[in-house]
Amino acid sequence: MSETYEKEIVQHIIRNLLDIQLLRIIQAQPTWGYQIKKQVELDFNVKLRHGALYPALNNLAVKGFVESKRQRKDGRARKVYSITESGKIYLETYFNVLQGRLGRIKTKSE
Amino acid sequence: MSETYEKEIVQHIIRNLLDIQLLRIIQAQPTWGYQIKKQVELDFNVKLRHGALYPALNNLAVKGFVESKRQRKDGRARKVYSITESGKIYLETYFNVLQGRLGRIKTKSE
DNA sequence: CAAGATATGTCCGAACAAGGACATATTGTA
DNA sequence: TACAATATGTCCTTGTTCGGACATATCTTG
Repeated sequence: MSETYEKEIVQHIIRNLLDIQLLRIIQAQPTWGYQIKKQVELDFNVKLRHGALYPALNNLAVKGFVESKRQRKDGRARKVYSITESGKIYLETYFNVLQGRLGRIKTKSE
Repeated sequence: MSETYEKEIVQHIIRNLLDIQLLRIIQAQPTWGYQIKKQVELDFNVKLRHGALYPALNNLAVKGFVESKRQRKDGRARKVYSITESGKIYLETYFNVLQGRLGRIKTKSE
């Protein structure tokens, strides 16, 4: 039943929370753009444009939430991103705000 | 330290997840547009444009996630929204997807 | 050596959203 | 009775994002 909405919700998240999801993926382990694209498309069965992905990754780097270093592994030149301390704090705070504070909206009757 | 980001994060959520937050607020208890606006602005110290709020509420109604009835209470004519079953399921699924079901979403048949 | 996969990047027209103004009606208060 | 607050809605201009194309380079496989 809840599966009815899953595809739609994943799309909603990719569209509106791409930066947050990228942080989560990079927090799980250092990775690079192409890998993220393939992973997300396989796991969630949604298309992730590289034309949206790479600017979003660079944007996270500008904000200081991730840092990148160009690596050569398996005969491939990659730009590997890892999360920074700021990134960890931001991500943690984001989910705290999402789960806690906004979930406890008070009204007059309480 | 985490407070540094809270304002920015609340803004991010209001901008990108307004529909989801509206659902949460309405799920907590039936309420109306003006009330939501005042509440959010007071609790989170962010501006919530009514020009964005009312269309968003109507949009949720069109999707069948909330339903509204015009009421007259305290000498005021209000359009009171309450969440539907679909809305509850959608919201629950949304947070399930968001909270760590990464990699475990397969096909629609489960 | 050609084709496909890996890998990262920019660009542009169209579609969409944001911000603020315009609009209207009622109720409470000075 | 005027003004602020409550209450809900639309409109229009500007700004941002989207989707897809353009671009480039390396590596692998047939």
